[in-house]
Amino acid sequence: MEPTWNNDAILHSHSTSDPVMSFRGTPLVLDELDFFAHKIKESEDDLDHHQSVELNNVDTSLDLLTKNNSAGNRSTEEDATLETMDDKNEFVALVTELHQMNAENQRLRELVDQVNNNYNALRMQVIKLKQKQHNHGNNRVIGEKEDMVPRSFLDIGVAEKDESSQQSSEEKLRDQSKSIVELMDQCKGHGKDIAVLEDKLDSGKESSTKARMEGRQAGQEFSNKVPKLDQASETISMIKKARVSVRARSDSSMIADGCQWRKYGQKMAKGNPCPRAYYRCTMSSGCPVRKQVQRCAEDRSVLMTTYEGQHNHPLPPTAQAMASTTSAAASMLLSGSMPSSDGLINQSILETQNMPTLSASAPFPTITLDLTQNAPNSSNSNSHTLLTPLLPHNFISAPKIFGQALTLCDQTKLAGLHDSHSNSQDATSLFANTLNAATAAITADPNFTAALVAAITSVMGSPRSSTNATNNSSGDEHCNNN
DNA sequence: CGCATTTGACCCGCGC
DNA sequence: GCGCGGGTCAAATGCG
Repeated sequence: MEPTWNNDAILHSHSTSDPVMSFRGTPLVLDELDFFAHKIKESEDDLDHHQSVELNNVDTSLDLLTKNNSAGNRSTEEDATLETMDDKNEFVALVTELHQMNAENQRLRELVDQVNNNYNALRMQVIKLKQKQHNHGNNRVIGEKEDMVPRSFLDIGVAEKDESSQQSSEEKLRDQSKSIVELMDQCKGHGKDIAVLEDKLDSGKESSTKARMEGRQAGQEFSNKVPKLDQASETISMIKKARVSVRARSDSSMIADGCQWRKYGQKMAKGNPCPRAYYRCTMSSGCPVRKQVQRCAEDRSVLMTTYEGQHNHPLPPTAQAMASTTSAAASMLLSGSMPSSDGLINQSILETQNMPTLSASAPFPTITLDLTQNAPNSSNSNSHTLLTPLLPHNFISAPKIFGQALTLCDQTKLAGLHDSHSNSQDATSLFANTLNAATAAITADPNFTAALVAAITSVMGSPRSSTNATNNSSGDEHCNNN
């Protein structure tokens, strides 16, 4: 189904023309949450519709069974009649349970509707705030651009003191999105329960051929849904194994990500004269998160940082940004492995963009966030002002484009690609498919956009803001410059 | 002296 | 089975 995008000029003002608003992120959040909420509602309606259909089928089966059972009572074979009676009782119990599940589904749907209503109300508040800010802030645009100094994670969230109310609304929006995700999880569990019911129906004694066929037909449609739900669970578990690699130009030994790290090893990697440093998170004992830092062999100014694992402790807001990024990016990555009709996108875009992909030998799926190619003034701390406004747009198109590797590589190329796609119907369809792919990622983590922006900002930030990180030798200072 | 870093040793998986 | 390479461990070392 085609996604419904809000054509509100305000919401879309960020896309290319208003870097300030784009940088602030709110319209992006609105856009993506709009689409996100739409998809959630769509899925919920779909599930509800199917369950009603299936329930009707089961009811029909029950009627048939009752009729057959009545015929059986008139039979002279008493054993067969008793067996049929048992079957009927079991079947009635299952149908009753199915009715209960349907009622539960209705309840969940009402919750989703409620969340959507709250979301819409908050969205309107944010739009009003943005309008107000836009009207009063036109004279400040230049000044704000000048304010676009690199922000580390430490800066995120405190740099917009004059927009505290807007930020509060954003937080509310994200909370609402989290609620939706939680509801989706409930629905997922709900679907599994339905699958159990279907198994019971399927494995029960044969009572009536017709009733069995009807019931199985009903159950079959459930079982067709179940693999998708199970696949989502598998995706979640795989996310923990996925890695996110960030390529960024930096003179410092490490990028500032808000976490505390302790170096536990250093190795010379094959094919790279620069050593690879290994760090583990020390914000909590037993935190499994680790990262590797290594300079790129081809370009020593590029710092490769690879994150692995998920934190098992509360994170400061600044670190939360990167954590959300890695988590959601992993979700995005794994959503790309799900069967869909996007193969054409993968192929065509990879061909036209010549994007780097991972080697198949990678132990874990890895996403690469390449922030180096659109930083013409890498030594200039303001270089991200060009990069950032385009990011969320490309983020939305990114998930399935790269299959096993998400690469935010050349922002201008991607933006151009998007534009060219919009010129043809086929391309529009492809883009729509890509948006569908992005839904999975957004579902996994609705904070992704803001987190990504924060991450990029952090990566591009000045080294002096890396107060929390161990600013020691990450190996690059021992790098062989030959 | 306590903590973080360094660095060689060790472990493990993979390919041949 | 062996070698290689990536990743981790832990004793030694350095630093504040």
